[in-house]
Amino acid sequence: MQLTTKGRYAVTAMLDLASNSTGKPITLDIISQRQNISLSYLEQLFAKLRKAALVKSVRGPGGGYLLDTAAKDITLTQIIEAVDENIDLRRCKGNAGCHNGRQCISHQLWCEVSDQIRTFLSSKNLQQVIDDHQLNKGL
Amino acid sequence: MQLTTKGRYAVTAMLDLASNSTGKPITLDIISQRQNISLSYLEQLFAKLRKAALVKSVRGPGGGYLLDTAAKDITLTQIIEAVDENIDLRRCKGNAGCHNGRQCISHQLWCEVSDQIRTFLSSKNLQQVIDDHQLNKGL
DNA sequence: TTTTACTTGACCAAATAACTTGGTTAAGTA
DNA sequence: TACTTAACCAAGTTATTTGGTCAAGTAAAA
Repeated sequence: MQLTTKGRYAVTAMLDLASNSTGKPITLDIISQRQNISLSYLEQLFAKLRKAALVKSVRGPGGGYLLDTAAKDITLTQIIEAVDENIDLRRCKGNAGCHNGRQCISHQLWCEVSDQIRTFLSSKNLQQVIDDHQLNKGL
Repeated sequence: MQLTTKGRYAVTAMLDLASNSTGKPITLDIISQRQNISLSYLEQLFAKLRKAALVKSVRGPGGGYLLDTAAKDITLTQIIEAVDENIDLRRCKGNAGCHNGRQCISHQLWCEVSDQIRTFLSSKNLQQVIDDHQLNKGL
């Protein structure tokens, strides 16, 4: 799993969908405007999210997308893996090659950070993120 | 002119080069590490910056890049246009199509913002940005 | 009531732009 | 002569945009 803008877009869009859920479908056009992500790109992301059975679609006027699973049952990792198919482990492909020792040490550091992120993401579900956000609003 | 990550990367790298300038060439490897931009991508950006005569290169050990013009004579616009060849005016290609009036109004807003940014960028040169930054450090 | 035109919004197939991978070449150093 | 450095280059892959088609509903004409 790798965390790129693509994965972040997907998580952002899913959070928008989940937190604005009222039983009625939500159009990608709306999400596009609210989250400032291009409509056609969202369409491609949602095609994959649909294949992964995380959302379902309704065509025609009044249509849009709905969660296909309860927000509490969708982890962030599931979303990211749905759009970022290559789940291969991170090899040392570093930003600037791997010539010298110092660099490799920093690479190892980044790998550890990645692991932390990975663990964090797989432990979080959509509902938790929304709830956390509501809490923060109160502060 | 469009402002994308590509242009921002180029400006960032040029700021790094200008603010660390000591007369000796600076390697892209160093800039890559300092600014966390991939080396090969930097190479492509600097190939364009070189063609635009904003930097010059020195090959071999001890080599790297140097400004080819004084920092005060390089505007941010010059840098962005050097790497982002298509300088066409922004047409209304909006994120989410342009079906309804409300959307178009917001598009116009963005166009105005873009204009502001454009004006700002063309009035700023590298040296000014560096000087401003030094001032801020004191605060 | 049925047909037609029209709109909405998902769905799809390219093309283009961004970024990476895997080299080669020039210029120094041991 | 062998080796290292760091620019330079050419592909490939991934991200994002452009430009459509197709299904489903709505309203007006027949």
